[in-house]
Amino acid sequence: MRLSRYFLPVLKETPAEAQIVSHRLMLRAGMIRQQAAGIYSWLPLGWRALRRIEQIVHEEQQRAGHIPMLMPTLQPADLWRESGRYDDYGQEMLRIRDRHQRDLLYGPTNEEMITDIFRAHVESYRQLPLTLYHIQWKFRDEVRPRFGVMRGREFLMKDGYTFDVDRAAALHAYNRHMVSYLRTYERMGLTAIPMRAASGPIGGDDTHEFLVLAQTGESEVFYDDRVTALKLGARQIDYDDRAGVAAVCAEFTALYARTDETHDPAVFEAQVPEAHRKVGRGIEVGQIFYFGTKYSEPMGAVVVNDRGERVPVHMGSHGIGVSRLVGAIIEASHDDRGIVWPEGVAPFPVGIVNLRQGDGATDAACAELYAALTERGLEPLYDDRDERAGAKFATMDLIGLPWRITVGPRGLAAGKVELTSRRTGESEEMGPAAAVDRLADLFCAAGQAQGRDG
RNA sequence: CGGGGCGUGGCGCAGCCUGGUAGCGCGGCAGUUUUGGGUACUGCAGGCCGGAGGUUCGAAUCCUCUCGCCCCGACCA
Repeated sequence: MRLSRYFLPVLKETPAEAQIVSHRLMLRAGMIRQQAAGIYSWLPLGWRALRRIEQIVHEEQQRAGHIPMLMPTLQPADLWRESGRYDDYGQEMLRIRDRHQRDLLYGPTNEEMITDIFRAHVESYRQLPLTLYHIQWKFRDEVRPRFGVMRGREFLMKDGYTFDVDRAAALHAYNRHMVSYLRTYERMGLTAIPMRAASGPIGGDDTHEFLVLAQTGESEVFYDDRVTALKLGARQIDYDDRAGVAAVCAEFTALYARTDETHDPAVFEAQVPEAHRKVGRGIEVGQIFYFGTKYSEPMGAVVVNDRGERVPVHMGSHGIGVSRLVGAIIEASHDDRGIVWPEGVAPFPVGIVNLRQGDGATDAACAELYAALTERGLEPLYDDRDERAGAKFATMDLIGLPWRITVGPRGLAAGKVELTSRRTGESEEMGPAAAVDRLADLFCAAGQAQGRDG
């Protein structure tokens, strides 16, 4: 993409309403625009980042055998009257009435609807296990939206629903989600720690939240700092292997890690050596629940088991805050000049800075680089504006693309361009072709290490 | 929902107390200049001061109502 033809309304000054760094940077980098309290437009750059995240979520869910679909944002109230939540949910639910005076609501979550779909089409345990998920906009009429997309009223969430014949199978589905989530967050460059959580209004017996450590997190967290060293890395996971998946979960949940909701100081002190005890703050970026027959019983979602008995199906629901992740990643990865995108989620993998726009040789070198990178599947953002070098560098730093290729007459005279890492700030001079090769290797290697293959 | 604050060109703000028909910086446009980290200068365009009502000869400034937004707290992906 040529920047001169793109829509990237960057701001030099920080809008007054933005209090936390991710919100400020998203506004300054022209990623979002607020339309009402907790409601945002996603401008082109923000939309690209959001889509990168969404794509990783899709890939990892499908790798785990979960099936994508799409349910509507608007739901009939009657479904929620069946489960009893139409009254329980309270003011957070946005209620709407259509022209025929029918009660609708903008879905805050989809347990009722997915249960309705399930009961209409599934009769036998032989059709299980089943995990359906979608990535859809939700609306929760928060009393006090804040922190930009981290705590919006309208937000994009991946929510998945598991259906199993019994508790043991359902717990495997739960574990499978935990592992797939760990992979998902790792690919985004995040360290998200699963923490045992309190169940809240969705209700459930087993539940973990995934917390990204950040100063600005809304939850206070207590943990053994050795959990942050745990990585899935490139290891292969067989999602059908119950014992294997359970072992991974055990590994990642063995060390003490809890939010203030479930924190027990006595256990904390007994289990964690003092040198490893950490208290910090975290951003919740996902949650998994096993809730048994809470919805299947009142809504009549039953299957016939292998003994011919009609039994309510065991369910779980599992969410990832997709739009929130954009903010969480920025909270976890930025510096005083701007965003520092991890390779996996960068809206563009690399930026090209032309230091002498209008200079024939420099323009030509940039055009060649652009074509070569595009050829390798690495779409660059080419800053071809008629701006000074300083302005171009400042823009690149602000929007945080992980790599920058700087092209100017001085280097070109020696046949060199400059490849710079946004994260480390280190630059290396090399020929244009070598720079393209280097980037292709970097992104290929990153993809493999994070399990992007397959 | 309780407490606090703010709405003035695209953004950040001043003016309001002590009413007299709007100002600064950034940004935008045109040009000159500059050219490896937000260059300097000149000129131009752009707001009727969130909205409604009231007081007054006169309201961005005072009063009333209303809408919106932000912050702290209690609650949530």
